[in-house]
Amino acid sequence: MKYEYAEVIVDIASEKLDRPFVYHIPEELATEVSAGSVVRIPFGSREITGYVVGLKRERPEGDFEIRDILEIRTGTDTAEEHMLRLAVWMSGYYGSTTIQALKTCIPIRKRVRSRKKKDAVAAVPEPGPADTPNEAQQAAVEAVYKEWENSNRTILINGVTGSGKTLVYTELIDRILGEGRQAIVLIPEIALTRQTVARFIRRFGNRVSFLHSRLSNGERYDQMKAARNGDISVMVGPRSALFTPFPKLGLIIIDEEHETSYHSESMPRYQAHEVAEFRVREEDAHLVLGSATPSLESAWRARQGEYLEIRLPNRYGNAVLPETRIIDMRAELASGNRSILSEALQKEIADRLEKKEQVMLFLNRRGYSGAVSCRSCGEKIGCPHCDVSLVRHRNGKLICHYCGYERDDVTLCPNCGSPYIGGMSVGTEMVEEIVRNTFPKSRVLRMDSDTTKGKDGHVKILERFASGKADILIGTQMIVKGHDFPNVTLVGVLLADLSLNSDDYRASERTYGLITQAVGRAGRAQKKGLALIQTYQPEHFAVKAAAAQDYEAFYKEETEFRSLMAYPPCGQMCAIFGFAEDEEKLTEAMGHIRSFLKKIDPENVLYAIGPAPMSVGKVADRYRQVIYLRNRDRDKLVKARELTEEYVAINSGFSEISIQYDFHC
DNA sequence: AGCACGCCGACT
DNA sequence: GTCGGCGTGCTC
Repeated sequence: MKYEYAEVIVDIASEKLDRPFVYHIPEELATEVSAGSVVRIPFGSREITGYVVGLKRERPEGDFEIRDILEIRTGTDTAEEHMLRLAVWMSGYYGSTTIQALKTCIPIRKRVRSRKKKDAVAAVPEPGPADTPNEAQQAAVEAVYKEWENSNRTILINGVTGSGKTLVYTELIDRILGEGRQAIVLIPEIALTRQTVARFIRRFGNRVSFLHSRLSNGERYDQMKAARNGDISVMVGPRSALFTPFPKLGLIIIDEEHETSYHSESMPRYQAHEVAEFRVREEDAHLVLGSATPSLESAWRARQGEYLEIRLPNRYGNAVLPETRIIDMRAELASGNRSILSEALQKEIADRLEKKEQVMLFLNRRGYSGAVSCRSCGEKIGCPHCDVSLVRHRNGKLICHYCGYERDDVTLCPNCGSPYIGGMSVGTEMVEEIVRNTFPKSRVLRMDSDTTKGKDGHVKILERFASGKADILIGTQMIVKGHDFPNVTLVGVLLADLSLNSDDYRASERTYGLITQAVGRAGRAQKKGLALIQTYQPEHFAVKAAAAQDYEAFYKEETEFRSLMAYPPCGQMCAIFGFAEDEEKLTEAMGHIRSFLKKIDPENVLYAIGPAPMSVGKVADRYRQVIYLRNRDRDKLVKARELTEEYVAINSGFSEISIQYDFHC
């Protein structure tokens, strides 16, 4: 029996209509209609456009009339069709509903307000030659062209910080534009500074457009429309820029490809990598990844021959890599220094202040001090809504970093009344205080998510520092991500091993990446830089390799570990998350899923682990549990997910539980 | 969203 | 009698 009915999403921007409507497929269209077709349908008293998202053999339940699809619209707008096919693929691949995927891929205008088109800000300069590439950059560009002529593998540009990857990108984009095609450049949101914008505008004039999270839905929609109409040819932006509906996409570039922001945390939980790979395959375009610290997954694929790896080993303009030193904080403690600033770091900071050079201090924990607990009775002050300790801030508040809950600070233990209650760990706010006390004449800036809340918050801080209005910049990981400060000659990594203390299999990789990026901030221009890496685990291989700037050493040891444990990329992993307000119901539901998995996989070839609470077991009053599945074959995991989805859909008892699936590969 | 339907007041 | 105001509800 053939498909007689089609599920159609109507092209009307309204939450109320955000569900499939069923239409009958007339005999003469039976062979043409498929998921992804754009069709004309009668809707109420008018005729509108709809998107076919599913096919059905039988008439669905329900007391409503079913009308015929009028006609199929083909080839009218290839961009739209591509995005629709992408949505259908994503919903299957990531296990989301089609509507969720469609909303991600196709910008649906939320409200139509007739607004005057804002005049372009100031005059857009005419495009002109930017800098010219040096020899290494030119060689990289040639290597890419050669690959494009022969085969079309994904290209990984592994370029140390400061090697000038951006110039390679703009050269490649130039060529693509010359062929009448368009390009998408993904960057982490934090990297969209005025410098970056200026650089792209200088090169591409008004053919380039930028997306960022502060755009309204309407503005976003307008930009997407401009891309579809051919008014712009280059889109620069975060993850969501992937869905720019260019009519003839030629190139996708993912800069800083190791960044975690390229992974979506909401449904569909997609990976920018994979979506980009699908788009370039479907639309016959190219994919280029760039990073100074490639993700282990990408480096591994390059070494398997799946990707072409191109290296840019030298810093632009002959700037030298910084000298690095590991400081053992245990020895520091033993010799009587209890400060978070080692003797050596204090000495070097004083020296830089003397020379009027700049300093960056990196600590990956915000707030004043964390884990507030009573030293008399052991009482911990935790968040009532989340399974974490509150963090003390200098404004007299205790704040939850997961849900934002705030309460007044305590001076006496609420349990035993003891005054000996305080935070154990140091955060950026305390570092700021210590630095101000130690170097009273220095001008200090702090950059973390607390000081960058306002509009353009981080841009303002970065520009103040860049223009020399401060001597020392203290911050969380956001300060180490790709900003150029030629006058910074000293970087202090205060607690390099902080990111090792998590139960995630990627903890070492994250630590290696953060230290490497921090080190790369020192000495961008002609002045030689110094990086001091303070740690309690100086013998850890990730710390040692990062200090030695030896990616190969890190890669070798880390892949051995992943291979042994069948962790990605050597194996594939699927996390099954369960979220619910009722802890008992969640435990019961996850237990049922585990039993079901035992039934469909009696030999446990999927190495199921769990259910167990996630590392933070409750956030904003929702309990969180997880089951991990591992296998070298993704198809086995996908099969298990499909069966589990079906099981969850059929059985009652999951109604108040949200189940999500997350693949790592 | 957008269109019909409906229930009220004003008008050739 | 009937034209038109927009509040309400529905669209496979």
